[in-house]
Amino acid sequence: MRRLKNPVTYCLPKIRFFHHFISIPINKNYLKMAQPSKDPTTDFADSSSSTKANNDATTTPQKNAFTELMKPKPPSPPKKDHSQRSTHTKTENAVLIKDLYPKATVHLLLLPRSPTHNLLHPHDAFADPQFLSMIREEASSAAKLAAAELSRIIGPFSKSNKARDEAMDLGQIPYDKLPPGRDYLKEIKVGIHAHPSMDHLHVHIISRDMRSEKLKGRNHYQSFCTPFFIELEHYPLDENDQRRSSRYHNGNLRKDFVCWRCGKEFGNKFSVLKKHLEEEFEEWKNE
Amino acid sequence: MRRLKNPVTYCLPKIRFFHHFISIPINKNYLKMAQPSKDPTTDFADSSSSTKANNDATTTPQKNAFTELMKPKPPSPPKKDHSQRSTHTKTENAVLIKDLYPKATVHLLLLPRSPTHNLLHPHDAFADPQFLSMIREEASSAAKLAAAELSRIIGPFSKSNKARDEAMDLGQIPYDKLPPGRDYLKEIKVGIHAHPSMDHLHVHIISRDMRSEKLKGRNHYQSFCTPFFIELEHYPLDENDQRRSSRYHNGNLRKDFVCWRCGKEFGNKFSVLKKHLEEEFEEWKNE
DNA sequence: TATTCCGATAGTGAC
DNA sequence: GTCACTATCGGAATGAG
Ligand SMILES: [Zn+2]
Ligand SMILES: [Zn+2]
Repeated sequence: MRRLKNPVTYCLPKIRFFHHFISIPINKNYLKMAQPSKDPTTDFADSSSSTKANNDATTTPQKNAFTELMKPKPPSPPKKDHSQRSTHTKTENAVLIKDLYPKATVHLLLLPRSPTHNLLHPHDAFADPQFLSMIREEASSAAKLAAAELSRIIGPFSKSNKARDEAMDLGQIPYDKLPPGRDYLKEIKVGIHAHPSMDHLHVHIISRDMRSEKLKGRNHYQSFCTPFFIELEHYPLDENDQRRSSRYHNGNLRKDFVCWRCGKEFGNKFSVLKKHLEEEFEEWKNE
Repeated sequence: MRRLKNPVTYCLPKIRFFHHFISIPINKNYLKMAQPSKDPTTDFADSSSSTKANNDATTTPQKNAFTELMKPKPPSPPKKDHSQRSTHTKTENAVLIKDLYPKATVHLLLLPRSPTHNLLHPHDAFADPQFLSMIREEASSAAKLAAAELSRIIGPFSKSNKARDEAMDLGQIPYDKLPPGRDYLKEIKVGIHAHPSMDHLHVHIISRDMRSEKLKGRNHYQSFCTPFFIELEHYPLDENDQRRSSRYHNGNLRKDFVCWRCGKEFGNKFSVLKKHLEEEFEEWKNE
């Protein structure tokens, strides 16, 4: 059973999502689990507001909503209303947040709470069938949220949706004979990075487009668009799966760029790829 | 007998020292050699003034002093008076100019005229004993000029010189018993680069210090401070000399940086090396 | 493969 | 290894209670 590099730096006594400024109590929290959890916060906020809070002039001691965010919750309210303010949800088993540096139009992170799995490499964490099953359910819900968010953003451009709307406006056509609207769930990928940089287990829920200001480097793209990205559905990995090999994944990151949509190659020309992704987005959103 | 890469690009009908803006007629010139050379210019100018000329607003056809610079001269005035305006000299066999991008306090280039050797790789050109002998003489004169120039610049800081001057001021001490002044010729290196970037044969005459604004990249330093720099005295190379190997020289350029004066290593930290060279210069000039 | 900053490295075009 | 421009690549530091 592997452990991630530098666990001390990253994991004790807390795990930090750098630049997300979310603290996720693990060990202390683990001790508290037997005790009644006190003052469970019900606030919603996205991860970036932590940064804003830090910039506030108020120096009075104030609760950091994110320090509390990951506390195990009593099973009472299994889901949270995710209003217009935030797509985040908290369940008994996991927290869902927006990636503060989204690498595509929609990019969420699913963070399991389980302190016995949080610090494991995904291969090992997902080797536990019960845990895997639980995460799959959470991820499935998360993917639906992501699809809804994607639909909200690019739905108005969709030719499929437009055809359906027009047919619907005509009336006369039975509901199950209408042309189907676009299925945005198909545009959502769910999986993990073979070599996560952050020790805390995190599942990416991300739209395919890879169009984002925050997409700044080679690995940003390659880590989502090569086998370096391992879909949650592929777990548990076979003992002999080559995706267990570090060498293999270093190779993936170093491959030439290939457009996820049309297959065009871009060598190592990241900025050319990025321009191309912008063009692809313009077509993709219209599908 | 090797030829340099891209001879067409660089050599025909002229050789250009890029950014020196010196055109060195070779082929046409070769044809003209039998004819009386017309209008031999007697101007002095350093190579940078060509740039200035190009920036002039005058668009009237004007002579480029450097287009004419390399024409073979009748053996009449074998040496030129090198006044304060310029250290350049022109002889029957070669032209001496300041490097427009000096990589050390003093940095001259010796450019042979011989059109039968100009385009050869140094290894091959210097395999001709007569040519080598001629270049050695020219280079020897050039090195003395460089030493004089170096003395002019850093001589005032020299402790050796100061000791000599003070002894001299005392009188009483016989001339041959005075402490010796600093020998600046020892601080001048004469040689070529194993893989010259410019096809036209050029011999570097350069002070050891490598202190210069224009020293901007790894290879600027390594090409003078590793065996990539081949001293003219080492020619002709033995058939089996490893310095004939391209692989060997690529290795030289990729080596870690080593201070030429104290031997300290700098890995690939060019900017750290550069700071250090500045400090070394302060001590070196005082020797 | 968290980001950001800085600097080293690599490819190109120059006329 | 000519220069200069651009962009890619590479290591190191990164909150503070
Ligand atoms: Zn494409
Ligand atoms: Zn030193």
